[in-house]
Amino acid sequence: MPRSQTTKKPTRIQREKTKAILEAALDVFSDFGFRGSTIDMIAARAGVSKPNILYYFDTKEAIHKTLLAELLQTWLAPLHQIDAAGDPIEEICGYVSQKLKMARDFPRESKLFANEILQGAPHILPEIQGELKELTAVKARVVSDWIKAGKLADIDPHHLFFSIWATTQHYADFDIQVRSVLGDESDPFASAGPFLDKMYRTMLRP
Amino acid sequence: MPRSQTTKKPTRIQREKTKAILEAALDVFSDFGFRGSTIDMIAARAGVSKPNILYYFDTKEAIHKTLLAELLQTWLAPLHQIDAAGDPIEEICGYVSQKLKMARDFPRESKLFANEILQGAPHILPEIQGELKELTAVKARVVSDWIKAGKLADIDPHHLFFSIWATTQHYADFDIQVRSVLGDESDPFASAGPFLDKMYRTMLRP
DNA sequence: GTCTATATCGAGATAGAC
DNA sequence: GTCTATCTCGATATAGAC
Repeated sequence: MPRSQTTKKPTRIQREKTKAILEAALDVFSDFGFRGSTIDMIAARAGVSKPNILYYFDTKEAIHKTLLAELLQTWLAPLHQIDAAGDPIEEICGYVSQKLKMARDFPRESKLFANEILQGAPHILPEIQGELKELTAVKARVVSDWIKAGKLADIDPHHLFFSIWATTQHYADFDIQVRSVLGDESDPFASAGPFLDKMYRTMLRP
Repeated sequence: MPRSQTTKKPTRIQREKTKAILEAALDVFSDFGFRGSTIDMIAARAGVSKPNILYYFDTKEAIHKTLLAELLQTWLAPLHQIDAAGDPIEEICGYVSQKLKMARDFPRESKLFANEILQGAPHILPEIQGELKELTAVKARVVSDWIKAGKLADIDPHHLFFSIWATTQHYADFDIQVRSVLGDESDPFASAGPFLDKMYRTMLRP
């Protein structure tokens, strides 16, 4: 009996149900936001009853918090990979490419994050002001050193990262608008890749 | 008695109250999204009673729709101004500058729009697929002609617009993240202006 | 562990006095 | 026109049977 997730090793069934609930919750929360989602929707999509969900997670908020906690690590991973010893332009364009791939492969995570930040990050502000801020500062320093060494054009490192986050996540978060404007013919991500690569290569060249 | 806004000329009081309600609703909806907002919150902020709000607007959704309808025109205005007869790079950089200024001066409108699109544009999809799509197509054609004339670098016009929307609106929609990462010292918009101007000038140069 | 049934509460909307 | 009081419903969470 988990209830408040006591110190017991979970059985296979428990792990699978927990997984199914989180998977369904990601679907629902990313589509409707936290307040717009109901436990009923999550239950229906997960194929379990509503009280059963509240057996595994004490509250609706607990489900949301669990998702957000996993999310941030996934989100920061590509940024970690930027290597001060690598070729500056390749490192940054590689980062752009990674972020675009994540927007394509994990649009629900992107929207969950966007919803959270849009509302003022009520559940994740400490992590934004801690982990995200510090990792960004470290990598901004790397970019700054590349610029000083004459390997990159002289641009503001923080705003460079903002622009990368904005342009890549846009294709997941605003996908209904992107698809509406392009028409449903083509895959937005396929054409966005070369566009962004060219854009950043051009602006970063010293 | 408006109720369903019959064909009567509104008095001064009615116009002012309507205005106050819409102003308060913009505050609340942009912060909490449609589902996350309550009529009570709007009433409290507008300084009127809940039933009084429902005297001026039949439903909560009616308030939201009214705000969105006004919003789209404001939002499209800068795009209209792009002039095929002007200097290509100045026209586009002027557009970027306009959009950034709007993000700074109308952050609530930006967030309201972001919330709506993020949830799949439930109330504004026809306008996205109509007005926005068509105006974008027209202006993409202008950019395309500039490229053919050798006045701009060869980039995808639609993705150019996406990147402009993403990078400028980011400073309003994700402002809690931007401020967290930068620290509260400086004004993000002040440093974003020169960054974006430089970025687009560089990438657009033929 | 999982279900049915239900308590409880918040919020949209309405009725009717003033 | 604007208020107080209230109806109604949907949603979170719980109780208790199986």
